[in-house]
Amino acid sequence: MMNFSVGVEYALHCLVNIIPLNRPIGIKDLAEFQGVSESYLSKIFTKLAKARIVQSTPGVKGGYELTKSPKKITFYDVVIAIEGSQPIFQCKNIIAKAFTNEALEAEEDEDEVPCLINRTMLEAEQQMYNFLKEKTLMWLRETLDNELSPDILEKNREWFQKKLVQN
Amino acid sequence: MMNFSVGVEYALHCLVNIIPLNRPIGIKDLAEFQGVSESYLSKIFTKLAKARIVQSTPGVKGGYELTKSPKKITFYDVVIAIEGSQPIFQCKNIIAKAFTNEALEAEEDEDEVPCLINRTMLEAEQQMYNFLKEKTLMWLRETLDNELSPDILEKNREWFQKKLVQN
DNA sequence: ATATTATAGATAATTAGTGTCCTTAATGGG
DNA sequence: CCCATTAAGGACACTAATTATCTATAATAT
Ligand code: SF4
Ligand code: SF4
Repeated sequence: MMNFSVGVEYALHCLVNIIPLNRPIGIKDLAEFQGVSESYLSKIFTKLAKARIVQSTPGVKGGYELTKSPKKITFYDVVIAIEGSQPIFQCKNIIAKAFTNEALEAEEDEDEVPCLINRTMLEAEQQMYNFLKEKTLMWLRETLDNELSPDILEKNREWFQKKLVQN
Repeated sequence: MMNFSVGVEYALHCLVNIIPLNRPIGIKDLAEFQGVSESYLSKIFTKLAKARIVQSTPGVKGGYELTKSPKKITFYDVVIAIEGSQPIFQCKNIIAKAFTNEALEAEEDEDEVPCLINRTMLEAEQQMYNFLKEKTLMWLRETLDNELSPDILEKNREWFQKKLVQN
């Protein structure tokens, strides 16, 4: 059915809320916030850390914080961090049979430029990614700040402040 | 991992080869051509038929043929026919918790415009689809005719002619 | 009538996605 | 130094989606 994994959604939810905080925040709080499981969200954040989107500090008062300005983190970065970078179209290389119905092994060996069908799909994918590369976390944060009701934003802010103070 | 199903690949392989034929061709031949299973390919073609990309005639000398000019069939049409039209990002609606950490049930009821994260993902998806809408089967066929070696093209043509004659 | 071919449904096998649990390692505070 | 806390990683379980097979049925040309 071809869709992004829930991890992408979890990650974006968390990241956009991490922005205003200036201290590390732990998985426990982030999980509680969204009502999802700690253990699973933890896996997600390990991926984000490996992609250097967040930085982790273990131990008391530890947690996660952004490694760089949210202006420099794009939706694309997050998607790739979570989903990996395998292209959405993977040629099963039926071509040897499909377009020659025979050999062509010679050409198969050299891993040359992929066939037209493959290339077209990958280009299409790039269109999507180019768009996602333009959308930064900062943009998301700012646009939400404009779109959401002050009420909700305030409640939200309070919730995180309370959590940070508790630690 | 977010990728197109193999069905899309099977379908494109078949369709681009159906173009030059002016008679119905059966699943058996198309499956043999690609070296994939008849039963599975048959499911794929049922989907293509439902999407009115191909037309089927059962019985002796039956098979599939295009319903319309390959100029009017796009990669997008094929992808949607096979994969269905569910968007690639499906909000799990954690927002009630995520951005309000409370109620907001009122707003949940009205199925209004989706939130910014969701919208952004869907726009990105559209970028990909817009690209695929521009690529027609005819374009694929013609570009392949230019790119592939005359040798391969000829072998290819012969294979299908032989099959058609056998019926 | 018969052989051929598509359609549909049931079901199996395989793989990917989601989620839990437990152990280890790092860290700060007492 | 010891302890509570937190992230990281591995092993595993569960679920859902994908890919594939098989069988029965209906339509069709000869
Ligand atoms: S995608 Fe291209 S190379 Fe790959 S099997 Fe299909 S036609 Fe061949
Ligand atoms: S995608 Fe948007 S509406 Fe859906 S849960 Fe995430 S933030 Fe909420």
